[in-house]
Amino acid sequence: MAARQPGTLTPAGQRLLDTASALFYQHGIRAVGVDAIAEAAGTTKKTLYDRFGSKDALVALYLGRRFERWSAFVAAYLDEHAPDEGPGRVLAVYDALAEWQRDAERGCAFVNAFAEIGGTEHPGVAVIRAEKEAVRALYVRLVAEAGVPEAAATELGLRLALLHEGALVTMTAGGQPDALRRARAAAADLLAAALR
Amino acid sequence: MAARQPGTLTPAGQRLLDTASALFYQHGIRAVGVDAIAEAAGTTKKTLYDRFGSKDALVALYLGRRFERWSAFVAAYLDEHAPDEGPGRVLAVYDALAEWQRDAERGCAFVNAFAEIGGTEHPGVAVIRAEKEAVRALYVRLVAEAGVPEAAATELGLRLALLHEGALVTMTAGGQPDALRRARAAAADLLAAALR
DNA sequence: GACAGTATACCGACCGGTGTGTTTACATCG
DNA sequence: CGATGTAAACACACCGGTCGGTATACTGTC
Repeated sequence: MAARQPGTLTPAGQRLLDTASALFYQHGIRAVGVDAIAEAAGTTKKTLYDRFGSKDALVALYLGRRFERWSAFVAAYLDEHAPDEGPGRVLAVYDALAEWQRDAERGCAFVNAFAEIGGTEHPGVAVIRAEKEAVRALYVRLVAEAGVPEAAATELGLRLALLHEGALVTMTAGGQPDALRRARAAAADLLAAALR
Repeated sequence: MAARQPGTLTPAGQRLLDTASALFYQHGIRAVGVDAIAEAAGTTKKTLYDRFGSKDALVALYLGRRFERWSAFVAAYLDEHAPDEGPGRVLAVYDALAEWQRDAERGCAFVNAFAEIGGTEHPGVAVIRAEKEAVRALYVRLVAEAGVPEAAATELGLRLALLHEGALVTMTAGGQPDALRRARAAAADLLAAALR
């Protein structure tokens, strides 16, 4: 067979990762066992352990892939839908998030995963921390690029990230579908005040 | 013995609820089994099931009690530490939250629980929804009492609740200890703008 | 081209343990 | 006698992970 690239997955491995990702997101990490993953993916636990080594490693991969897909999604969204500059570009992150959340009724996968694995040595914790840092960095960078002086851009960017996180939690645990719209409006006001 | 008031717990029942509450908060619902709860409480599963009926019911009780304790804590804090009126009274909720979080390194128990039981028929889901609604109502009421016109008070109150939720998540999953300070500062700015 | 050895991908059965919840018999106390 | 509680075993299901094995493809040698 063709030599497999390092880091790529076999067909069964790919199905396992895809299936595990959907199940972990929908039901939670502990609620989904490896038996169920293997069966839903049409393969066996032996294959799962051959490919991934452990459930914890599979979870970390799930989180890592979701982080990559979210990052790519936001970058593409900003390229395709956002103004090239100004506060509209910052606010477009909320629009991207609203779009992303259309298929994500369980809210933030990282917050959910952290609820289960936070405070442990699970390898997924580092992925969650990295994703949260990336969200904050994104807002800080876009706020600075929108013209807010550097000193204020950090604080304002971090505030907008708080609204981002708060909106996700309020949408899901709080059952408020308009939380993202509200966060976006609050961000618009904070940005307008900073750019006066 | 004296007739027990409806809703009060026997000594073993109280120890079970206290122990279960600490373990659920620290480790998560699914990570803690009823065997472990009974053993840590110095009693047996027979007694646990006699008193509570099921693990799900115990979880719902844990969440309900935590909701009550948080509500009482905030009310007492506002009585003892907050100005009688004005924006300082609203901002004091963030101070109360900071105080509450000193013993709560796992962040919001309700958000964590929702990550595990959201999307299911678990009785705890209704408790979580009620707690989130209560937080939003608290901010809306205090913002109106601080002098913000009613029409704007709802929107602003809900925004401050977003900052509250975002700060909790950013503190825990995001590993940012100063998130609450930042949320409070953002809330102060939003309040100041609304009261101009 | 045939063959043996090796590598790769995958499988069903099995392991020891833990999960929620139930049952039985018994003890103690007011 | 009812309430509260205990100890131990049980039922059934599921948990994360391991084991020895099979099928197929590839590689080197003759």
